[in-house]
Amino acid sequence: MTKPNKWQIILSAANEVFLEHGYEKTKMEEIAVKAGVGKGTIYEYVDSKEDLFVQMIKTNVSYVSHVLMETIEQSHSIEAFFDHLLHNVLFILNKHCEKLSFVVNEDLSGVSSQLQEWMVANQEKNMNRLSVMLHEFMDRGEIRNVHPEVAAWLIQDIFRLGFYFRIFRKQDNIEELMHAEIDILLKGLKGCQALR
Amino acid sequence: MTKPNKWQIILSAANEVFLEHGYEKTKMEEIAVKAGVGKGTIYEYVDSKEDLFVQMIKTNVSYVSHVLMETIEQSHSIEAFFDHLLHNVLFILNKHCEKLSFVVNEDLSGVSSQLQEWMVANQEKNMNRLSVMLHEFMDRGEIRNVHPEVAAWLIQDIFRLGFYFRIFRKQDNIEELMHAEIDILLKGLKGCQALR
Amino acid sequence: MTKPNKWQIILSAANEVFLEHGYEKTKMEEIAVKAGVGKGTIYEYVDSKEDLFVQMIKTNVSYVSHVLMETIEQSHSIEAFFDHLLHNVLFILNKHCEKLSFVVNEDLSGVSSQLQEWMVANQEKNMNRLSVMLHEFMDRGEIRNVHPEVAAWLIQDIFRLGFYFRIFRKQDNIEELMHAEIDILLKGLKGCQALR
Amino acid sequence: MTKPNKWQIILSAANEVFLEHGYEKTKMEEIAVKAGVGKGTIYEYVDSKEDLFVQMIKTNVSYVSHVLMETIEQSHSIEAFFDHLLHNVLFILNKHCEKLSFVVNEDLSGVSSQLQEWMVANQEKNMNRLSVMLHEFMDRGEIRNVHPEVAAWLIQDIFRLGFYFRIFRKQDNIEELMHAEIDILLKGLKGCQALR
DNA sequence: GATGAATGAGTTTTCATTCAT
DNA sequence: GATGAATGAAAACTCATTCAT
Repeated sequence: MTKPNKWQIILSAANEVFLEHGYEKTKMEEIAVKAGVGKGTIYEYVDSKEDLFVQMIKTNVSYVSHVLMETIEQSHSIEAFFDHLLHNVLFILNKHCEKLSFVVNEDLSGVSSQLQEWMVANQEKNMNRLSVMLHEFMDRGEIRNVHPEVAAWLIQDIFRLGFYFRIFRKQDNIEELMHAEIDILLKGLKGCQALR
Repeated sequence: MTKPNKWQIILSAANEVFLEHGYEKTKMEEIAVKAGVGKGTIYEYVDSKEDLFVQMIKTNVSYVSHVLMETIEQSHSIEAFFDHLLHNVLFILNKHCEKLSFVVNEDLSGVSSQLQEWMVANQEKNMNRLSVMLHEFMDRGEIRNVHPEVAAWLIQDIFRLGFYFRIFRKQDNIEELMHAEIDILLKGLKGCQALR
Repeated sequence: MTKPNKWQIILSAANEVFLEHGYEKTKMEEIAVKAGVGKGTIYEYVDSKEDLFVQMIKTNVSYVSHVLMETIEQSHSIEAFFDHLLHNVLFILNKHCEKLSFVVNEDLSGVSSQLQEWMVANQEKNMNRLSVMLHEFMDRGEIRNVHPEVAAWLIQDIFRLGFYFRIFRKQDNIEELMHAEIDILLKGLKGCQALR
Repeated sequence: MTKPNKWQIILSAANEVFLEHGYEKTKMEEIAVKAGVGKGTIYEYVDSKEDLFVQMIKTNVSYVSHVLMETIEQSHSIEAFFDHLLHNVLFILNKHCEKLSFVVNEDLSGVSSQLQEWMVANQEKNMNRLSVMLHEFMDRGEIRNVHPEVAAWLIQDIFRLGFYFRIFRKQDNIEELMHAEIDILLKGLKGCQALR
């Protein structure tokens, strides 16, 4: 407890610096300085720069996946799901947007193909869980029969939209945009049941 | 006809190599070897590695934008538009998938912020053109009132979906997936007009 | 005492190698080898090859200027001055001739115009100090009225003569030559007061 | 006669460009452009960049030596010699100062040790010729007994002084400075004969 | 003879990683 | 355990020289 967890400090410093400069342009020196430790110390916790990067990405991506999973558990109707998702994505965008932009935008194939594979697998897991949820809704007649994977993909597009317009287009009305996307998707998923 | 256009050969080699390793891991040497020219020769055509990369990306991205624009011009109903888009995206995926994956996946901010800006501007242009088209359809009552930018974003997601499932998930039934996405989007855009 | 001052070792190696090959032909590699350190180590102490060269030159030139200044301080007659100068220049030629030949021979404009300017400024400072001394002697009637700057220039020619005949003509009777030059200069400065 | 001697044009272009940038920083390309010929053409006349440089230097240095020799031939007293020398050096400084600064300032050891040797040999030749002249004057009692080589060296310092103050100190009163130097040297060489 | 597109050897500099303290 | 001085492999880029036209 006296030491405020050196590994957390290093991880956090890495996050900031990798985000600012990208993988290749980031120097271990800068991370060490930002973390307030010696260069050598980092190597007590990781094997290499790549290892550090991978650990950082996995931590972040897992957090987002975790939020998605929680959102699913809480939601017993498609409308409730979109409500919670909207709320949670906005929360992430406001609290951690910068830190998590890797989740959506970085092509990691150049850094580590293993990481790339992990990302795809993680994405697949998310999509599977979403598919299960969608199947339930389809079974219950809440939504019409749609391709569950594609629907899951489109649901995840809500994250993409949010990050893109926040980071690259610097727009503030993200909530409005996400509402509009949910509107289209909801209609697309429910079809004319929406009228009933 | 005597010269088989050395610049085209270099550009093409650059495309292959950059795609395989990403910007930073790519060595000019390797591009030169693949193009069958000396290292120095590349510098007759570009100023730097970055310049080469930028030129390559712009060429590719412009091509995809061009296809999108053509698709819009040909299409006088939303259904026709999705038909043509499906056809054209499938064509690109079959002919140039590998070469064009940058269009969707690479985060270029680490390479050149100027390029990144160009990409965002290009994307905005595409979205504006799509928005105009969607406005027309809304005016004509072909689709219901939706947020045009968000709808445009979702239409472009068809490219993203195609590239993602082809490249990272190695799936072959891309056409089916795209059909399923178009199904959802079409319903989402038309609402219960779909019944009429 | 434990550390035999790595910077001194590098500076000394740089001196030898730059002298042997000139600025452009000198490779950092060779300096590193001669200093018995890794190439990277040099860059812990300087920013660039040019920086290393500039530091080396300034160190050497400053040393020679320092000797000149000391010589002036010690000397209360023109004859004493020439005596001391002769003695000190011979000392430098014997101990550091090779290391200091830059002082006289190198045209540095191609390397760094800033350095060139520093050299000219340094030279000017030396000449000003010499001029002050000569003025004193003129006031006291020790020497006749001469153009102080030109006289100062000629006094510095004693260094040039020494280095030239030692380095390029490999002559050993430097002392004799310097005596002869002083003889001419002294007569030139005193005119017929020499007879008195 | 139709072709205005391509070699002269190349040599002249080389002179300008080498002077502006120094040997290493000069590119053959730039010389070719300035001469208005193709790069390949230069290699019809010289074997290499070094060869071109050597030829240029020798041409220039020979010209200065030639002027010195002529001055000696014209002069039958030490005073006349200094008069003519003053006149001729001023002429060179006004017409060709820039072109000839190599003669005095460049350390050529880094470029070609052969050239360096040629320069030293040329310098020696000049000094020998000057020594012969000085011997004559000594024999005739025009000047007192001085070390002829050293005196010759000091006479050549008139060139050095001129180039230095013109090029590095940008001074305009070169003539005055040279007069002052000649004044000192003449007194130094004649001793109290000056009174006679 | 003249050209200039093509070449690739050669050099500076960076920075992840190590290891003596 | 923590450090940071030392390392050297690696890569972009330059430019003298060549040679097919």
